[in-house]
Amino acid sequence: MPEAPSPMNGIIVPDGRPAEVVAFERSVIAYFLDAADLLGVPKSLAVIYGICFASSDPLSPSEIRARVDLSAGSLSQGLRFLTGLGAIIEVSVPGERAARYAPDVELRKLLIHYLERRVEAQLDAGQVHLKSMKANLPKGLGSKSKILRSRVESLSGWHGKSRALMPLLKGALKLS
Amino acid sequence: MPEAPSPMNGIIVPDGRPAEVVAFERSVIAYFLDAADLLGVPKSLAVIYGICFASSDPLSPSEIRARVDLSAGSLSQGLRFLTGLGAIIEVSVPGERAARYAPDVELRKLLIHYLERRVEAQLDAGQVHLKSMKANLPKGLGSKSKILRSRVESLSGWHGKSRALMPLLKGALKLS
DNA sequence: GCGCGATTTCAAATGAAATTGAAAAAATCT
DNA sequence: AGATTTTTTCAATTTCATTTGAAATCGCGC
Repeated sequence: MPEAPSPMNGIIVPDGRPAEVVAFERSVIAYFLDAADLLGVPKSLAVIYGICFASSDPLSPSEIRARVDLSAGSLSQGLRFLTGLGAIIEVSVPGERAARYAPDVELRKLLIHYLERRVEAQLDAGQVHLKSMKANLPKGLGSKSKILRSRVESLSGWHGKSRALMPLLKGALKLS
Repeated sequence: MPEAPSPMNGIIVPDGRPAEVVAFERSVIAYFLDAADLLGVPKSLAVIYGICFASSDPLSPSEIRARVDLSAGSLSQGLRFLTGLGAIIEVSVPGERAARYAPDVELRKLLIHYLERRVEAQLDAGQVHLKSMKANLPKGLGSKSKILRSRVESLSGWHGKSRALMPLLKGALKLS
């Protein structure tokens, strides 16, 4: 019996935290790892965010580092990135030296950010390419010209629909 | 004057095709390159699909290769992948040796495939992680426990909403 | 002000994923 | 059937984003 009993009389794992707490954290991290994979975001970001999310109180960088194997450099970069994103917020506890980090649980902000930065950017660029396609489309009446025109039209239709969807999506997110 | 005049009396570029045709193709490829980047798909796939999309008639592998600088290996692999995806279809012209490829312009099929393979898979995995989170959530009444419970609840809420959205999306795609 | 641990910075290492190239296989033409 | 060209396969290479680690910087206690 190397440790004091946990408040929940559960098993104590090597790092001194109750097994349940660790299991909880692992699930949270796994969740965000999967999500990050879908969105093409680096793993370290998912891990850092997950750790913050799974902790009821704000964590200092060294506390975070105690929970995962991650270089100090990665952590620092990751915290900066996530802070810039608005995914986590710096909490400065009065009588304390280092900054601490807590998740911003407003997930919609993250989603809106993603939509704007990635999806809308692609839609805008695509618009330009579509213009150029239309400008260079063959003007003839032959079936070959027609095929290409109809393809571009179809693409353009999809593009328009996607574009129209964005404000709706963002609106829905803002209400939630 | 090294070449015969084009049917459109336009400029003839080095590869013997009218400048407009080449410009059109370039725009199409650029469009799909951007889209591929958004979806995390390799560039070569976007290029191959773009070339097929920009051609009014089905192209043989060697014709495709004449239009971009791409190793024969990449092209072969890319064609196989895109065919498996249903993004392009093999067209076997009767009195002709090699298979030719045409785009499947039913873009919704691609979108549905993407939704099912990537998004739904993540939603299912996430469901499992959420279960585990809930099972390991602290049961106490303290504010710390409450914070975590509310976070998981919020996450769960988003998850449920996303999940509910999928059938709607797929339904909408099927009608289009 | 000095020293020490914690954090940040950034160039270099790593690793995952895409691309190539050479050899094998298939298909066509003579 | 043999020769030639096209296509496929797959190991090796290249590429590129992420991660690391060492040095610089910061912040606080002594």
